[in-house]
Amino acid sequence: MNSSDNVLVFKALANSVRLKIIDTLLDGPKSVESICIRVGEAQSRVSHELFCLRNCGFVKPSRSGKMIIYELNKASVMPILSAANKHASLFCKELKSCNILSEIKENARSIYNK
Amino acid sequence: MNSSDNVLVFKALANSVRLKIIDTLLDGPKSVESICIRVGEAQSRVSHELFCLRNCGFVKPSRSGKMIIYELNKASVMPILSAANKHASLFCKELKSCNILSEIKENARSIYNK
DNA sequence: TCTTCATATATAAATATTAACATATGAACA
DNA sequence: TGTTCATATGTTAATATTTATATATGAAGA
Repeated sequence: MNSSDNVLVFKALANSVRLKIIDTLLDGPKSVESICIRVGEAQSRVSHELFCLRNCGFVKPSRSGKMIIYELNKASVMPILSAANKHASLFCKELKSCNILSEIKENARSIYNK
Repeated sequence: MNSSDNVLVFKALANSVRLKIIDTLLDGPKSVESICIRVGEAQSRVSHELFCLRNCGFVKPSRSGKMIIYELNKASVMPILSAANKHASLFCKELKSCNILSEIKENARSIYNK
């Protein structure tokens, strides 16, 4: 395990718009425009995030006429997503109450007895 | 798949200190102090990150004398880590040249032919 | 070859996260 | 019951990421 490479994988996935794009591509390759519509984000925003995703090996572009079609690297993405999803469904409540530091306000004492 | 929960999982893991802590706990539960030594970070920093990790369900604390022993939730963590690691080893080079937007400077044209 | 259309890039303000330092807490053991 | 020690919390500057707007690019089709 080389956690210094893994952290980049997780950073790439730690963004709701990028995850939405991935979700959208789960049911087949799509053009940038149709991704925009599905995801509800501006074209430049989607292109930005696709730039990141393709640099990280999560999607692969190919041209079709005037459009660029993005295809998901399912072989890599699906195992990561399903493992994360399993954890997320088990710890859904905890995750929401945490929000990773920034939104934590509540008292966190007595952590180790239940 | 509910990507809005998954993003929290990935955010929790998208940090090199937190991943180092997880790596350290892979070979067994440890006190905060011994985590600090292994990871090479200050105690308050490690406590901060442990706060996040336990809120997200990745580690579980228990008291042993004066110390708090943290144990990894291997059942959840290992599948996520190994799936990410597989991708990381396949796309190691790409990931490093990307660094998720901030450090990208090179020309990214002609993306779709090769 | 010119134009258009789909997509990519540049930029910077807004926002979130990291990281370092100072301090508080509270259970264990004397 | 007081003290100490291990750990947790508060705070803020530094840094990174997100997000929105404006603009450029370049291949396709006229």
